[in-house]
Amino acid sequence: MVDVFRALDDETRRLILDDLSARDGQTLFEICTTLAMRHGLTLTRQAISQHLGVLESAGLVVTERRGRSKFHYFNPGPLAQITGRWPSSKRSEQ
Amino acid sequence: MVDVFRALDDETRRLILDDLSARDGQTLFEICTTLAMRHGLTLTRQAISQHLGVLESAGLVVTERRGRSKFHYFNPGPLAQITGRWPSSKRSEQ
DNA sequence: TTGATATGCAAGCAGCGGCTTGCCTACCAT
DNA sequence: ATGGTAGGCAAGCCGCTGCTTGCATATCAA
Repeated sequence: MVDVFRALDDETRRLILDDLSARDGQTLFEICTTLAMRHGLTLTRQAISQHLGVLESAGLVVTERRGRSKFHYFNPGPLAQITGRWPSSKRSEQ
Repeated sequence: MVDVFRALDDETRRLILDDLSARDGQTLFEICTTLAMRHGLTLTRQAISQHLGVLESAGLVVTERRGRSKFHYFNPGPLAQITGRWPSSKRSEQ
């Protein structure tokens, strides 16, 4: 079980959430190519896979397996742990 | 300059923000004793000082020096970088 | 079945981060 | 000036983390 705060403490993982937020339900290879295209990321497939594992363990990404493909969906729910911890931050947003 | 996400990726630093959120304008020694009392933290003064340095570098803590004392104030402003990055999280909060 | 596609597991390495230790500077009271 | 208080600087250690590499598993097409 990974902390939401730790999961977000990595620019690559945040970029993955960006990409999933823009186009949900991508597969691992799709995410790899998207990251390479849009941000010049030159990471291995395994690196991205491990990042996705962290995000999934933190509940920020939910997966669905069909055949030999695994689709990843962005789940913003756990982000409430951040905004809910320091109520004054909510005030400053509204 | 430290990232907001990295600054939050540490339970001690989050506890410091909790304490400052509860009672603002504390000094380093006050924060040390508060953490020790309320959470059983047995960290050195330097450790807390370094944590405060990270929080200040991330803009989450603002300081004011008077005499030989330095007062720390919680600034929730940078938290908007988190809630503002993935708009769907805002929706799920309201 | 054979080959190609899509993903998973595990070991190993390098770098960073948190913590301690030791010493130093600045301010205040007596 | 002296002693005590509040904080800062820097080096060093250790554990964790991100990344690679190599191999293995599972699914689909021909």
